[in-house]
Amino acid sequence: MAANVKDILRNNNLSVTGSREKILNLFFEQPGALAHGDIEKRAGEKFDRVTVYRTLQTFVDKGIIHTIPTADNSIRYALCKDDCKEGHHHDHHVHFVCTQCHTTYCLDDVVTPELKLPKGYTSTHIEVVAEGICKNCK
Amino acid sequence: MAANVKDILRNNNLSVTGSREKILNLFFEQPGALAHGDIEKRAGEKFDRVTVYRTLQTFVDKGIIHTIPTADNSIRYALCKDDCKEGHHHDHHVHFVCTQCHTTYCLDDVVTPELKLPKGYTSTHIEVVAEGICKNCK
DNA sequence: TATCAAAAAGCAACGCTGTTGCAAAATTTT
DNA sequence: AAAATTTTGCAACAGCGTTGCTTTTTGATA
Repeated sequence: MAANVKDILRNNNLSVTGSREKILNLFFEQPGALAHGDIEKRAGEKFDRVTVYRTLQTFVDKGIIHTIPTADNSIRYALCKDDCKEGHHHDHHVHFVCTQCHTTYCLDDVVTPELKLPKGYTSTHIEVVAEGICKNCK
Repeated sequence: MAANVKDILRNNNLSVTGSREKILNLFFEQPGALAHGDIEKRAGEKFDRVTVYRTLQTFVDKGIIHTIPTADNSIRYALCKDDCKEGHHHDHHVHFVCTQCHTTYCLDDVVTPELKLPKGYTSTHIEVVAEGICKNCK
């Protein structure tokens, strides 16, 4: 159990509750991103679905985790880096989905590339998801 | 009504049916991508939801349309370019979602950029979705 | 063109995901 | 330790997508 989970919650003005601690810990316990379903399964048991949904939403709102869109249309969540503030996400890194083990990684060191868009188009955010084989499956 | 819709169907060994013609036509009638819901609404008369789902799936299988993952987790569909063959999609272009009119565009001329992935990662496909203001909304 | 086999459409039902309202329980505040 | 606030759990619901089955339509054959 990461010793600072409680602190993270307090620093974000969140009450420290069993479900929040447990769910937040899941993110620290493993490298990849988690889908809602993973969390329900891994949480050991006994959290209401609604609680999980609300907890994740709270974490996203507070900038503790961010969402990752995937091709199979299931939202995944991963920890944010320190520069995410409340209501202000800065996730300019690439995401990677392994087609073999289905793990989703945040490639924090791979920066979203620049794009030359056609005339008239202005982009505020670019999402890049790479699909392939990860380092554990090659 | 695009005159060649029937031909497209025949060329893909698909029976020519009312729903297939109508749905395929919707893609030719407008520039953006379509979500399942859009199709149900726009199809004018009512097609069974299941028929729409199956028709879209068939078109994807045949390489007539391709799917676009979006941040709001609703699958969108758009026409494929000519080099998509059955079971073999080649959509190496960038997608653009307008945050104002919510239209999704295929930017066929903007090619997916190269990425330097960390050691051990190999990517087979890279999906890029840009979000911002489109040429009609600026 | 009439017939027939194969394909597609329509219908009913189901599971899964995510949401909302409300009451009970836990947490924080005093 | 009690009150006030937050969070949880429960029940119910809506929407999306799927599956199995029956009826209708299509395309091939005679």
